[in-house]
Amino acid sequence: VGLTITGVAARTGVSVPTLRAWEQRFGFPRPDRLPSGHRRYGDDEVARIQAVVRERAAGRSLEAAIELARRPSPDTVDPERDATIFAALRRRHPELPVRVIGRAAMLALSLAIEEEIAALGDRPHLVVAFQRAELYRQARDDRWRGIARRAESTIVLADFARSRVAADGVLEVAIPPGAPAEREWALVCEGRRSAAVLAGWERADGRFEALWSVEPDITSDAGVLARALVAHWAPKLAPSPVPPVADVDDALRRGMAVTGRAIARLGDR
Amino acid sequence: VGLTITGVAARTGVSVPTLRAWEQRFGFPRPDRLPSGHRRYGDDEVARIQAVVRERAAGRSLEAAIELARRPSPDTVDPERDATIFAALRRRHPELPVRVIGRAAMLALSLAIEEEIAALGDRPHLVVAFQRAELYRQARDDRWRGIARRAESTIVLADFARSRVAADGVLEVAIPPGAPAEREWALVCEGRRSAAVLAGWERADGRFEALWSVEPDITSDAGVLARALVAHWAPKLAPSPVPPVADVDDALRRGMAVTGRAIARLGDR
DNA sequence: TTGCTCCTCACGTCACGTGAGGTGGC
DNA sequence: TTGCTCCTCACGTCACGTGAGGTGGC
Repeated sequence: VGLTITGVAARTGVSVPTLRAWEQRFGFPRPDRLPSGHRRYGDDEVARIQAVVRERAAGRSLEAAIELARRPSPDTVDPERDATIFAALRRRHPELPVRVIGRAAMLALSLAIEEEIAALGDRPHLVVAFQRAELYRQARDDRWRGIARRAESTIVLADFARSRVAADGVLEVAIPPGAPAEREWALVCEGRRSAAVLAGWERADGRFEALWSVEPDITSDAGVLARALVAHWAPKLAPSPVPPVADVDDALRRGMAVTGRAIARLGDR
Repeated sequence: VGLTITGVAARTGVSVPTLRAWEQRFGFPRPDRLPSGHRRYGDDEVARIQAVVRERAAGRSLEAAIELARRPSPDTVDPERDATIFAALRRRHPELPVRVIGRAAMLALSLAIEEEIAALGDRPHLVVAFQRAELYRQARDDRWRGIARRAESTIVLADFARSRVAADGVLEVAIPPGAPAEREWALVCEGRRSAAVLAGWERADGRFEALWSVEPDITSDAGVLARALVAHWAPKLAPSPVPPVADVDDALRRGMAVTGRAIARLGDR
């Protein structure tokens, strides 16, 4: 099951020795192997190779084209398989540790990210998954208004009755009833000076399987994945793509700041 | 007036010999020259060089980066200077011939482009400048509805009372009173299988200075310029960027088809 | 059995920045 | 006058595709 290297070459126009050279030099593509060592390519691998060919034709270097093909694009996201930001991020970045934490810790991390935004005076693009619309309304009237006003754009996912652009400019997106995203708590923040993502999936026991990161690449992936979900659920409101996060390289410092705030808040109870 | 090559090198991080090599090999940048031959660079040239540096950092080849920098981007458009699609296109593509034609010829060309869309069964992105809202309403109830229903997206510029997303999905953009665009008649059509632009500026005598093209590059430039104007006038409705026109290389055939239809229509009176 | 696959080593071309070397204008 | 500018020719490095050459599994 899977295409041979000759089949892939025929389908993509990339020669057999070139495919092998790419794999040796860049680790891409990475097909399955038969016990004998023969390569077998999956369909998504072929799609990514075609994406590389397209980017090369647009003057991209091979290295850059492969780097782009590795990360999700709106066309690549499958809303069935990647039905939540958490699931999609987990699949694409298996290296990220997943931790099981309580609601208090989720809230502490969310607030810590919000404080980081405020502290840096950034105007980020925000995507927030709130589970229930009621929770969003509470947060909005409470702490949230300040953050959203500062944001360049804001998308909120919850069990709204219907999707719409609210009067304050917030894109309110209705999660389809029964969708896995009903159980997701997530916050994606893409700014110039800051980047952070927190995504948690509520288990039956009320705790969350969660992952978080302040790395620009991962945050940006989360943003693409989230907007692809929005485009799937509310095609008429299709959000514009967000410019790549710029000038963010002090991930370690920001990461420690965010987790530090969260720890302080939790230890304060 | 203008920066010396050393000044540009300091501002962009591109070395002096490299700047000269780019100019020799690609004709970019193309600074003014003193009578002695010394180069003097303008501000927009510096901006374009910085755009090239950015694209190179994103893995683009020098040739591709320069090609991108040559064409307008939403950030590059100055809505004061490029206050109409006609003016902007004329400035960026001085090689395009400008012809003075009457209202009947404008209409014939517009209809010819619309027929070409219909004939190819394309689902294009449309931008149409109608001068007066009344004219749009007439056209809409007449021939226009079919075209707009087929379009992937439609933006209409006219002297509407205010900008809005109409119930049928058309983005109605109000031209500010007194703006030069009030006198523009334009049609930009970006599809997969077809591309065409017609832009005319009404003179005091009621005739139009007009230019048109079926080349994908020029059409795409016109689309970017038009959407930049829309984003300037109606920032809250900021239209999404349109994917590049794909697979359109039979410009000669389509060009002859369009002008042929127009000629036939005019000769039929 | 035939054609495909595996591997490594290495070459060839092209893109692109830079340096030399001598000159005249700010 | 000093430092900047002009020009051409050419080199050096790196990216990237491909070919050779010998082997074992579909």
